[in-house]
Amino acid sequence: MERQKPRTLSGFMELLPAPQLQMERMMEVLRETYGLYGFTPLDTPAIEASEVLLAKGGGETEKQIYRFTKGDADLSLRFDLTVPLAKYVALHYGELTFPFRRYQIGKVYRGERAQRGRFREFYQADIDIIGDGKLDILNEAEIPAIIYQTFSRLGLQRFQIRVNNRKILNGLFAVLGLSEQASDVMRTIDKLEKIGADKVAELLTGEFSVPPEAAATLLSVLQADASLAALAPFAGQNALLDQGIDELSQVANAMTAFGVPQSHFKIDLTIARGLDYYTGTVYETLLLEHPEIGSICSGGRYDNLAEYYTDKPLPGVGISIGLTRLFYVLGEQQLLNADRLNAPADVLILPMTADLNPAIALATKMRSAGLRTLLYSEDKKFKQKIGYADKLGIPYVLFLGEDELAAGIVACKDLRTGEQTKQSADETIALLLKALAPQRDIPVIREN
RNA sequence: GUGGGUAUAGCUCAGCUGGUUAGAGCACCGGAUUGUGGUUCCGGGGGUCGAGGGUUCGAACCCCUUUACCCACCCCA
Repeated sequence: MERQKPRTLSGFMELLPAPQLQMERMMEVLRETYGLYGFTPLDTPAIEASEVLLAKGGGETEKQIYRFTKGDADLSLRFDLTVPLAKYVALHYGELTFPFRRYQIGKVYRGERAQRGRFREFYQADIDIIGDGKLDILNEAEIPAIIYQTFSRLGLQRFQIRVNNRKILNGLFAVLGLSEQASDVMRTIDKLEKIGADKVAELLTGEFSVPPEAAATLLSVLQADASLAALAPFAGQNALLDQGIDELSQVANAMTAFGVPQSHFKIDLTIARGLDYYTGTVYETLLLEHPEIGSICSGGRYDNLAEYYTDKPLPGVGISIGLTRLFYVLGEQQLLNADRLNAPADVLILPMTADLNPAIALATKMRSAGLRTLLYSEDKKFKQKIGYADKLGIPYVLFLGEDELAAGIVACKDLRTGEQTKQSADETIALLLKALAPQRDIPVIREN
């Protein structure tokens, strides 16, 4: 028989059991937190008709999309969750209640070169709020609060949400006579933190024929410490700019009421975001200890979610967490908690008698009590039986042999301390529940 | 898509100017220790050296082709 070498495609993450459990816990925290803000879950197909996903046409997405045919059907794998959302909202417009708040955690696919922390299949965790015709600015202030809650609940502390408004940038571009190159300039200033002001100035004046004075003015305003104050001299020159300044001020004020501490957000005029559908507030979230990894959560306000599917104006605001990348980076930085929840069970029962029935009854009893229980039924040597618990990180082992059965007790060993107790099944269950309770509150992420 | 690099055991890697049966650590299996693991000691299994072709008396090593992977850029989560 010809055997194939087992392999996993580059850019596709495949985890071992313990890290997979951590990943699932992260997702649970996200679902819980999003639920607190009234978002409902949504799931859409991973595959869509190509004409739906490529309705917008052209650009990078078309080059990166996984596209194939099956019979006569021209199909594509979704490359984000926003386009499927647009389709969904347009399709079910009449049945949805607006503002529509949904969260979606799902895999997306991008056929680009994989790199460390850069995947071809990865999870995005998105939340969006879609309005019917209008959507109040307050929603744009609530989003950072959700970001703050989410990361806090995961156990992260040292992060910062950076906020800007595209109207300010576009307004400034207009004042400086750069409206024609707006998209290129936008993408270039977004690289400020990565490549520095000198390189950006070089690119602007070189590649995109921005006059040197305009580039200098732009950079000095964007990089000023007191952002809103630096914009003051431009007030009244451009309606869009004025509106942007007003919106950004409102958002910043309301964010505090929504519970985002000053320490965790910052107005930063250099946040631009590459995607061109953002029209107002934009967000980026950085790990303060690891700014080099870039944004772990980004998004913003857009005016027309579903313009390619319907003529209904559907403004919205949303963000996306790159879960796979976040998980990868946290693991690499050793910020993930290795606690007993990464074990598949709390207790392993080792029957020492030929008759397994008492052990089965005990397992059933423990599961009813809420203990994650494994029953070792394989006929192996003792060393291998207890080694099973050891390798899986299961903290407690229960021995059930002739002696214990005769005495009506169970022997319970704590593998971490080596201590062993001998008492009734009920007493043992109570003991374990008490011992394990505090660990349920340990967050996924452990900083420091 | 553009440019650069790497490919040897399950994993991380060593392997001298080409020279006999290709090594280490970790992991795995067994024993010391058949109702007490994780530590220690002893032993063991495991590799068509990414694939195909060429040069040579002889190739993991040199040459060609090819595939995969990694890094940077583009773009992005």
